[in-house]
Amino acid sequence: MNGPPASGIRSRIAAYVIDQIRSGAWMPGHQLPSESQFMAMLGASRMTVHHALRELTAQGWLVRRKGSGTFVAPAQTYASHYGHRDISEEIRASGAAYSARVVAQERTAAGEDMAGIFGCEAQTPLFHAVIVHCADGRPVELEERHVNPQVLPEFPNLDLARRTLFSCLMLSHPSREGVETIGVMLCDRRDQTLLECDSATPAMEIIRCSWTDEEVVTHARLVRVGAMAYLSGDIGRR
Amino acid sequence: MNGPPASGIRSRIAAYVIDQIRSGAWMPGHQLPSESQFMAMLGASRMTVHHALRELTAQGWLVRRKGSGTFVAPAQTYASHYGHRDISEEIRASGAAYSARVVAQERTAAGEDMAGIFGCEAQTPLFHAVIVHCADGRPVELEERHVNPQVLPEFPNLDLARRTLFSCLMLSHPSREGVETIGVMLCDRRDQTLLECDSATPAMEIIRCSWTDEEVVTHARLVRVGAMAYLSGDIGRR
DNA sequence: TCAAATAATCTGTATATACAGATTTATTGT
DNA sequence: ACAATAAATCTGTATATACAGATTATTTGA
Repeated sequence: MNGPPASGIRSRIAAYVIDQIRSGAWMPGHQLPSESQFMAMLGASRMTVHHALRELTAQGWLVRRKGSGTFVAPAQTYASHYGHRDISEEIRASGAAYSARVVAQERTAAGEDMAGIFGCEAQTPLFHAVIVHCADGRPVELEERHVNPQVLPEFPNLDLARRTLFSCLMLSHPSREGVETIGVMLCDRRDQTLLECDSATPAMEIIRCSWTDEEVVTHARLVRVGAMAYLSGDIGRR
Repeated sequence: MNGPPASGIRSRIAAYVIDQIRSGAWMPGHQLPSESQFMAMLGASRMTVHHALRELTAQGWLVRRKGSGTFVAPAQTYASHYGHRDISEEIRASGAAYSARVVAQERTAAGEDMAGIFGCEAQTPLFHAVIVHCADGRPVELEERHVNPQVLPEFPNLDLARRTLFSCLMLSHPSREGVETIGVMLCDRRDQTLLECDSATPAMEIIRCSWTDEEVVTHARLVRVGAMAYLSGDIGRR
């Protein structure tokens, strides 16, 4: 991950531990030698061992319990990581020309669903946008997004055909957490019209909600068809 | 992420730095105060500051350059994380009864496609399995998997109706990397038969290839329909 | 025998010192 | 003015000490 020059006691300890875990010799839950034992084994000071193990913990390899010991992190296993890229960049990267059609860009009142999601009362003002993203003029993604007005007050003045909401939100609120759900669906009449497809076209539906400090920033429903209806990522631990 | 009790200098430094980044006051590339400056600011020792910053670096918030300084990590790309769970557990967690139908469990010869994937020559022996996973008796996932014989020699003797290949491979090769692609599709005749669905059923196709130390362990094609045709994960940095 | 008190074990945190290695800045000499 | 040299700055690593907090094992007492 980083790139230890294989020199240095810390690196040696880390390499050793990771090796044991990778090889399967130390399974999840396995208790590692204590800091004192490592100290004796390697002739290093306890603090050196401590820092090495602490770093491995921060990286997700180990779990440490005060008073108890150090253990191989529980089977967590493997996870897929899908990086978020701006749809316009994604389309351009595929070699196609990007364009967008702004179907709606307005101030609305929160319905019951959005009130529940944003944690506000119904009828609270929200920004709402519906945008069709196209590759070489063909619709590939329908974006229906609600935005917390407090986090992006300039929303009404944005030129969403030139700059995606994704990038605007990335700039204004770079660090946030959220949840995402991916599903498959067949488009209803409205989606068919906007995406210029028929009822037999399988679509990928991505629902994404993100927040910072307990305040919901945005909720998006993305419907992808055709060349964009796939995601590619990598697998690894954590 | 962890859960600092807000006490302790390390936690205070971490909270402060993360706060600055989250608020946007410190944008990516911004240079932080030096360890000495932090030391003076907070009245803490350099090592304490050092360890705090080092931990934040391990967690991906900062980048440190020897001789130069500490900087906010560049372009924090956001990513979705989808944990891999055993399909049998997933089905049971949904409240349904799990069952599996083993359609094929055999030794085959690598075709050109699998030879390319496994990095071997065509006609090399490979293990091959086709399994239909059911929830309350209804097929929800079709698993077509190729396995490197060297990593799971006991393959022919496994009772795949009782234990999934996923869990077997997890046990024998717990740590590995790989790539994954998610797409949407309509089932062909064979898939329709096995999954007991029609041509209008939208399906989620997951293709997953994983390896350890340059040696490909397994290649899987998973087709999910119905209640299992969705994934749920979380969004965050890294 | 069983429960309570005690001791041992183990990690968490903070501090201090020393030196190494890389980078940047300032100085010096031509 | 310019280039080489030197100094200052900053992080990286390793070590040592001291004490706190949590858990586990042992001993003690009724």
